[in-house]
Amino acid sequence: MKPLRYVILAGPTATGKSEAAVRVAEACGTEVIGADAFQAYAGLDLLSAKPTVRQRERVPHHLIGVVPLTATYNAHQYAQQARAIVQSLNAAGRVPLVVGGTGFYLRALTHTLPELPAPDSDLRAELQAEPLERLLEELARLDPAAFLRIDRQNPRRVVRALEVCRLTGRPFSSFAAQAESFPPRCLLTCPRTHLRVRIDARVKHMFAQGVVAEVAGAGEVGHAAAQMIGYQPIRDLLAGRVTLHSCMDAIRLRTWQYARRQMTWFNSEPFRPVPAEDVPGIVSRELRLQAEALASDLTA
RNA sequence: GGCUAGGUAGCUCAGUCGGUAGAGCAGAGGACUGAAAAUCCUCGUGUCGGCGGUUCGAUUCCGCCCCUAGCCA
Repeated sequence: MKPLRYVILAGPTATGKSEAAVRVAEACGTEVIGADAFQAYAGLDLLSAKPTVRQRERVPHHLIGVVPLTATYNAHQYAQQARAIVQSLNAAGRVPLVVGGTGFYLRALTHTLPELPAPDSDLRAELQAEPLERLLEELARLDPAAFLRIDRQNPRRVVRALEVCRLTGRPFSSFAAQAESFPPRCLLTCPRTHLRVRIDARVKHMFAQGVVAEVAGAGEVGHAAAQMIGYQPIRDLLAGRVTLHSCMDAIRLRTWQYARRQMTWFNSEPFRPVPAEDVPGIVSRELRLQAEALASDLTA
């Protein structure tokens, strides 16, 4: 099987990925594939800071707004869809730019996640109702290796490991992911003080554009999409439980904390740091190199 | 001016029956194998408002002063 050809542009939230990506894709005549767990949902466009309609008119975007707010999207679904899109674009001789801030989704794309059973919400609910101690006992019995390896203090990790054990009858730890593609990975960087200012500006802009009305009119929102930063604070604002000021403050704060977690994630992976001003040159060059490699793949 | 309640970590506060103090939040670092903008882990020496007094020893008791909030004039 031929390797997938694509270039990743990642970066913490509010660093200006969307605009940078559109510029590069436009200049290189390629398309953008989102890599964002919350922009994948259809709706709440302002809150999730999706690329604007104008930006999407300039360059085709994929995997943005593709599942309903009531659904629970996940990394594996994302990776499958993204891989299929990369494949078909590659077949058409194009190298797409994968752009986003969800490190886990990017990893699911670069490393194929193992063939695990899909989440089973009933089983999860059942396991969650149990005390953690009990779950750990069972995990130690069914899968001693996973018991040692996973974060035993994190209920989500424990529940998932057990879920897989129970559903497959095999130890969770027996499923291994494999590195499959090694695309160029660029990381859009931004000095911390500057990033804080950008986050501030983004929150103000969101409210000026009407996020509050957007949330008010969002209709049914599932538990997964409801975890979007700002969703709950704005619901609280709509219900009169908090002031506009504290609502905006909460969003600024959570966004900043999120950006920091992203920096930690990207730090541990082989990303090539690229200051905003160098993005057009460097990313375009990577796209060109990949395109050349693709051309030789196709003729081979 | 008088009375009352406070002045303790960046913020909100707890506490020390006298042996120099601890939580939550913020902040910093880290993890991450199908919810990931989620979830989880680690990290807290600060003239305990100021000056005196009592004491072996005071942030803790006493006095005065300063500041804040409320009440009374």
